[in-house]
Amino acid sequence: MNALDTIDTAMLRILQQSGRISNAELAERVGLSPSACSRRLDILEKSGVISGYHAHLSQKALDYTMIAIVHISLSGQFAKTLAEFETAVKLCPNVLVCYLMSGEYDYILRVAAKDLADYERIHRDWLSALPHVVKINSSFALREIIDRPNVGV
Amino acid sequence: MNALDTIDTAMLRILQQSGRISNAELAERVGLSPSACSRRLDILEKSGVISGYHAHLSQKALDYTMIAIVHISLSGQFAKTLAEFETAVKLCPNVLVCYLMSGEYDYILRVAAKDLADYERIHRDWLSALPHVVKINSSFALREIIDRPNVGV
DNA sequence: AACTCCCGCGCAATGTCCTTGCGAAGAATC
DNA sequence: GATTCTTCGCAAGGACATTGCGCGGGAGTT
Repeated sequence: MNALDTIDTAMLRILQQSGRISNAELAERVGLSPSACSRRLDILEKSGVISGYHAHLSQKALDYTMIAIVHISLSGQFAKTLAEFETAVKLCPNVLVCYLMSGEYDYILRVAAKDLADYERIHRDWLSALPHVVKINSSFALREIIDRPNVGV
Repeated sequence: MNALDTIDTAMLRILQQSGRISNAELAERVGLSPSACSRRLDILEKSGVISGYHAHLSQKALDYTMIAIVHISLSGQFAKTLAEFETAVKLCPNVLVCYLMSGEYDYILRVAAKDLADYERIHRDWLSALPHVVKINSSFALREIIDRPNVGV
């Protein structure tokens, strides 16, 4: 994959904000003909720079309105321990985000649930079953203040 | 806004996964004619159920590759205190996510930065300037394990 | 400098898609 | 049972996406 030039990054910036814009308008906004723009977009998608497009729904339209932030500590920091944990956590469909962290806990997870009963099920069937876990700390989001897809206004 | 029926939710589910699908294919997958589907989609967008579409970029294509998780405590829990903090935090473009939380800290933030120097600037100019803050605790993501837009496979 | 190669562009054409008007069928209301 | 409201499918016209093609500028070579 070649490096991204000015026009590519301009396209990416626009598509981050407006993922369903027409190719014609995208072309106009980056100063390219529709055909050239279409070809570049094709490359960006096929090379994996753009991994997908997603509709962003209002909170009330979602089935999963409960967000839990889960801090997890493992029993060790060996590469094998981390790898086994990560392989397992990827299988849980309710885990939206998982980072390996610096600081007190090893991992931080953002987990989506329908309600408290649903979270109890997820905690029991998935989180507690993760390997090498020695401490789980769940906090719940009481209210969403900001949820932006990317840096911007 | 009327309640969402089975077809609406089917459309939303598909668009969450494939935000740039053509209206024709969307119509086919929910068993509707293209015209009817286009009209329903129009309603979903204008009523705010769908708040936008966004391209999801690969990590290496992003300018902002550094993710900080910031825990913040305020000096009190009065409604006015919370409201003033929230108004201020919304102005910081680098804050991607902000939740009011249960538990030890009042707020949790997900902050995007280009590098450590950029984060230092954000911390100094934005986070430290937020009103009523008495404690800030930053952790950094060492590695991204999962980043899904919504619940699913 | 002249040549060639190669990459990316715009133009044009074709086929697909999106949208709007229209009439009909079904559900709800009176 | 008549009226009204909603939502559908169909059809048409216009917009859009995509592909082949030829051009032109830059890089590397002779």
